[in-house]
Amino acid sequence: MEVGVGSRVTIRDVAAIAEVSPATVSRVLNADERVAPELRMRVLAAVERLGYRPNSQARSLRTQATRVIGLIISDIQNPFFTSLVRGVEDVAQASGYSVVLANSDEDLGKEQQYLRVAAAEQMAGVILSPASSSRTRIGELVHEEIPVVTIDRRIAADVDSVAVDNVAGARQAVEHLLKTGATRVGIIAGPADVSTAADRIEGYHAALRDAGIAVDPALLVRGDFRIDGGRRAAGRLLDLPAHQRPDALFAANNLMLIGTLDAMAERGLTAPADLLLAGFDEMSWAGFAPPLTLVEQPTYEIGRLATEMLLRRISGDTSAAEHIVLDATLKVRASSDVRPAVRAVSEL
Amino acid sequence: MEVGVGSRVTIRDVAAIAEVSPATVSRVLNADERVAPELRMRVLAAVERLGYRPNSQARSLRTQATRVIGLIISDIQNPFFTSLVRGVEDVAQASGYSVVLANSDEDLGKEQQYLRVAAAEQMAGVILSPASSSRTRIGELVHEEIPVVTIDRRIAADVDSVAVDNVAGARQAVEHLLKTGATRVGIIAGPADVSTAADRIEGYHAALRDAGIAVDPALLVRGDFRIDGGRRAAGRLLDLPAHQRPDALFAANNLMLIGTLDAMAERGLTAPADLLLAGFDEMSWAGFAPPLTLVEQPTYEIGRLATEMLLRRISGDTSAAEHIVLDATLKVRASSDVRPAVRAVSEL
DNA sequence: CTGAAAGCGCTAACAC
DNA sequence: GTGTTAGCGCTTTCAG
Repeated sequence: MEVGVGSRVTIRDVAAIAEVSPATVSRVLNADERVAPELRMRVLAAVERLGYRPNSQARSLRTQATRVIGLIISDIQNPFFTSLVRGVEDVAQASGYSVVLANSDEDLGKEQQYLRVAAAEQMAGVILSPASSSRTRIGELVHEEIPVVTIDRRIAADVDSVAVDNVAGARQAVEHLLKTGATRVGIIAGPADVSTAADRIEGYHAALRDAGIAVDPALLVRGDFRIDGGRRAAGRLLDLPAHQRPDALFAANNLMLIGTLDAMAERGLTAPADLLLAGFDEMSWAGFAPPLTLVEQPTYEIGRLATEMLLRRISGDTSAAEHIVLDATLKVRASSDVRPAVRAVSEL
Repeated sequence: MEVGVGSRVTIRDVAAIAEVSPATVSRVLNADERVAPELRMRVLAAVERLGYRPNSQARSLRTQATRVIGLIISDIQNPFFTSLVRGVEDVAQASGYSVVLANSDEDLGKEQQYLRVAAAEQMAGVILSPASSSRTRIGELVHEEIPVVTIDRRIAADVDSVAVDNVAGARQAVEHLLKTGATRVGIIAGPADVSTAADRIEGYHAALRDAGIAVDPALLVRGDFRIDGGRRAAGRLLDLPAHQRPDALFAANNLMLIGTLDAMAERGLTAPADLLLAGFDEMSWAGFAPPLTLVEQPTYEIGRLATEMLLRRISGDTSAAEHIVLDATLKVRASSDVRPAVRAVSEL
């Protein structure tokens, strides 16, 4: 590669060296078949010699199309999302798209700014885990005809989504806690206005209803899907007067489960001895904690499927919005593992 | 905002509605002072009415400048990096730049691809935590005159960097372990060819030397800065024959410290009872672990300073490359907290 | 099969 | 102050 100062190697320079027209260079670079092998060789040699890289803005301006996918996630500190990123990147790159990542930090303002950037940059498409189910605004993207797929969470608008069955997942977890002997299951729920939070509460309620247990509003506290919020929320449940106190806890996401473990540790409590415990999302990165009962999601798959769907939309698929729902599966581990019989006796 | 189909609202459309020339619209939008208030109003009204958004590719193509900063980090799963991202985003956004994030995953191939994208997209600048100190290639960026600042790690090339004093940090930690009574300190080191790994080993050696302790090569094992690698590396140290076994462990980053805790748990060992333990990087997200002695870094500051330096370069500062070195501070906590006297006696 | 010419949307000289 | 004009680098008709 030529070592020069400044780039400014344009398609004209290549054309001049190869002694062809810019159009021919363009054809070679865009895999246009009908170019004589002879000329093709000359062009490729010139490209190599000059270290030529097509200017992607000029190309986009001309073709009215970019090869960039925006991925806007709501909390980059959450391993659930970072794991999902890989699924998106793999599929995108295989199709020649690059992925730019943005972190809305559960903040509607930041989210809107990134959506605006995506529109201004004319990105090919956007994958979004919306900060709010009712207040996230994708109008600008729709206006620019940029396809959008939401992941993990859904929004009111009529767009494709890929997520797990959160209701069923939460329901399984709570059913399991009840079956293991819990009678008062507390839930550390997510923020209002986020679909996954609402769905997991619904699953929690369904499990209680099926077991014929009345819902006690005091046993539901909301966190913000972060560690600190989870700690505070769990603290409130653990500090309830003795007769109200839960004998099992269900944390509605991974970070709040960590907060819950913190809150328990502060009070000298451990699972399952003092309290049964279950959570949501994978947590292999916290393997040194007591083995945790979790509702696990196929994160890579979510990213993969969302990207495949987005690419279909980018290619012009205008069929009705699809909502892909995957299974979340309960993995029972030590944090909720008490022999039912033993527990049942002690409850009598 | 006008709800139309497809964007395609151009500066000419705005100009037509406002009954001015495209140049005047451009002036208004770029805060050029010398535009009559009257016309300015008409333009703004037209912009509003049409929901006009300037096409950033066209603008970039014309001005030969983008307002996008690339941030390429080596492991998005590591909270150390995600925390740093915030420092970058805050400063960048305050100056009207947007940040695109990419994850090289410690993989030279991926890293190179993202560097290529940054060059092709003519990004304004790039902040990079290089996957390798000797094999990361920033030639394309240099060629395009795109400024680069490395964070956390350094590379052979002559570019700005922002990092902590890793030698001093590791040295403090190991000195502390020795002072607390350890006589055989093992280190779970990072991968070869990463500057932070080398520096932390150097600090480890310096501390041993100062204490008059001979280096035992068997006590140094390398991991990959990830959880699993840390677990395996720590396992090898813990499974050493009794007379060789370490009585203290220093993990050279946060994820490998988690792996170390795992490996200890698997063998029924706890800190500080069975082994003194210290690590590197903040780990508040693992607060439910035993309180850990850590060398902590000012992550937000690193991101902030790196971005400020990059913005200076973007503005044309061509002075010699700077290497900003911040302090890393040792926070002693329970994982290494044994009264020296007691320990010393038992060692006699 | 190849080249000439036009134009994507924008901004910056240059006139007026 | 404002408009006209040219052109950033690329692709894509349209001729030949």
